[in-house]
Amino acid sequence: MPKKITIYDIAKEAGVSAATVSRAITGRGYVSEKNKILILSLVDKYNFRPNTFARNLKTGYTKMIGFIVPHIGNMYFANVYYEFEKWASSYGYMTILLNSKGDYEVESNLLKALIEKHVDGIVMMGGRIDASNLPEDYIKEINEIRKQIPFVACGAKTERFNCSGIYTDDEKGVEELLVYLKNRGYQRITLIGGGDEFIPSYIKKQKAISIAEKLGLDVSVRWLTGNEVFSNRAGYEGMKILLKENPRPEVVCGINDYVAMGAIKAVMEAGLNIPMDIAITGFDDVSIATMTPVQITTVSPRYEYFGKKVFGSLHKMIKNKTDNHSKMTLIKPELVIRNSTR
Amino acid sequence: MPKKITIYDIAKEAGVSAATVSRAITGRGYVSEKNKILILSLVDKYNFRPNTFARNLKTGYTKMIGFIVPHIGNMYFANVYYEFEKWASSYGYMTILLNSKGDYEVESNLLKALIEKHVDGIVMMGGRIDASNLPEDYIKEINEIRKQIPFVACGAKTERFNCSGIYTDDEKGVEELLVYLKNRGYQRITLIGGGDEFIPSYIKKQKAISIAEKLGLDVSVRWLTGNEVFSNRAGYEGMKILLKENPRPEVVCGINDYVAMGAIKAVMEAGLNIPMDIAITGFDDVSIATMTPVQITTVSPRYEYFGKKVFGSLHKMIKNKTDNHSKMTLIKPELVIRNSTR
DNA sequence: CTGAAAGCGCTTACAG
DNA sequence: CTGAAAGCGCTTACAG
Repeated sequence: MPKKITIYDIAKEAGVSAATVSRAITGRGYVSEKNKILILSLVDKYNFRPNTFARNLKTGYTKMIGFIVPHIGNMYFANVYYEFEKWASSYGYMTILLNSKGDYEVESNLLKALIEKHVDGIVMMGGRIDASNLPEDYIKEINEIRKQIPFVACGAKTERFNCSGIYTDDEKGVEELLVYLKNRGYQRITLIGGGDEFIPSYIKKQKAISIAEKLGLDVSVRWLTGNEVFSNRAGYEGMKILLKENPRPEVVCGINDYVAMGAIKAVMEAGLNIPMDIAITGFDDVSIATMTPVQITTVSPRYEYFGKKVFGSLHKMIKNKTDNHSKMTLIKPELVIRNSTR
Repeated sequence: MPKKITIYDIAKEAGVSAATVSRAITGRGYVSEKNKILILSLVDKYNFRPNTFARNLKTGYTKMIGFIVPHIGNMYFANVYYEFEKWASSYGYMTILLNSKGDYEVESNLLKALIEKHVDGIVMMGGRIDASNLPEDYIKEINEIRKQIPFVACGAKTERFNCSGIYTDDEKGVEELLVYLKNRGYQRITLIGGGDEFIPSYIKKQKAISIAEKLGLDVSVRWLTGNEVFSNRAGYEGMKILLKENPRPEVVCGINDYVAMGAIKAVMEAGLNIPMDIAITGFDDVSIATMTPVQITTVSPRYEYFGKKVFGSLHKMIKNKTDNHSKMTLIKPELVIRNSTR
């Protein structure tokens, strides 16, 4: 690899000082038209790009953001990331995407590494953000970090972190869904997937129960066990059990679209028709929801808006050099009606 | 936000020089046990993390890698990225994930921005890497960049870039698939999705035709038109047309699993049975391939191995400060048989 | 409009 | 084992 060219090489060839080259490139400060043209042509000739890190050492910004998700293979996270990155890029930020597998220890290590890289801000999803019973230490870690660096937690509404948060309004989502189901004449509804260990699941469950009472619906909740409670497989196995019950639920609401899709698989294998024999719904509006013969009625987090909000919130903190202490933004989700319900 | 703590703050409080602190932290060079303990305890107390950029300014490395994909919402890219990032992280690299939308101009801008950030290496997938008719300028850009910085292109086999490349051996994949189909007694096979503008599609098509001749199969290819030829919708629409033909193909091979899933949707809506009335196959072994009632027989790129190879290849170049001029690694894919074929 | 100089926060020979 | 000093590649008051 050839030696990397620096501002001094350009300065030398142009017969000016490094300061002048810097001014010409950044566009800040005065440079004679003649020199500017000369310098810029040299920049072009050598395809010179100033070293951002040297620059950042001066300015104090790295123009980098860290983004932690459990697994980018999960479409929910991929969708949020895509929308976020669009905005970040358009503002000149580059985003480091890290997979934590939802493991608290891994999260801690990634967090430390990001701080070392002096990223301008951090976004964190899943893992400890969504965990109901989180050891105090992991909460404290976040609360320490958010004092040092702009930090946005996103996913589930929670009060124990006093950092800025962007959350989907799961209560509104559940409410809209149940009201819709009631209007369609459904009575017996079962929620499957998830678990109380996960705040979003817990919130949905609580809300579903309270709404059910208000609307006079018969709602039950069947959390799944094991460590893959949000998976397709979990939905499949869970549904197989439900199908044996009598009376069967009229609607099965998967905690997300993967679970819903698993449920659909079980129903179809049993030779039943969706939505005629049984209706299925999901959450998250992930692309697979529309890819199969039966398309899933689901609750969309509105990725575009969500991603924009996440970036906007982080960016404001970066610019103002302040933290949005405990500022919580709830985003109203949107019910998307498709043909897995009648 | 509080002032960021530096090595000097630690040095001052410990009553030693910055050099000693640096030695204690990096573990390079001698430091008395007593000082080491003192310094490390201070590091702990203030949760001090040395600024990687200042460090990198000296060492010349940033320990960062740029990774460009068209869209991380596409599971194929998400899977490769996940496996890659796992290795990168374990070697202390952080990866910047950028979405190019497959747009050549966007790719150029991202490439420039990555060079500015002085990443240690770049991986690029999709977009121009896969394009059959690529304007000379875009080829040249890559060939210039790879001289300056370790660069790995991955996806489709191609010779026009003289950079290092990791590619799926699509020819082998197609061959295995067709041999399997023949052994199962299938005769009339149609490939749908993709287009000649995309090298992987083109390779698959050519190979399919030549193998067909050898095996005595009746293979036809129906590329789709429009700009979403790899989508679920494309597979759906394409299949609807095929279903009207007489005789119908016995097997329809989607160019990827999304297309295959779209085809499945069309077949089921027509009231036909898979695999009894018609068989469907895909490529890529994306998670949706197993999520639906009919699970797709597909060709897996072996993500784990693939991602490992991509990182390994890039890492070698970074370490040796050389470029693997035109080094091409083909990875043999793996046929995964499921129930969309009988 | 321009250049010399200081400084961003580290690391690393070098001398002791 | 330790510290003073130089240097990584920029930017930015400052003086002219």
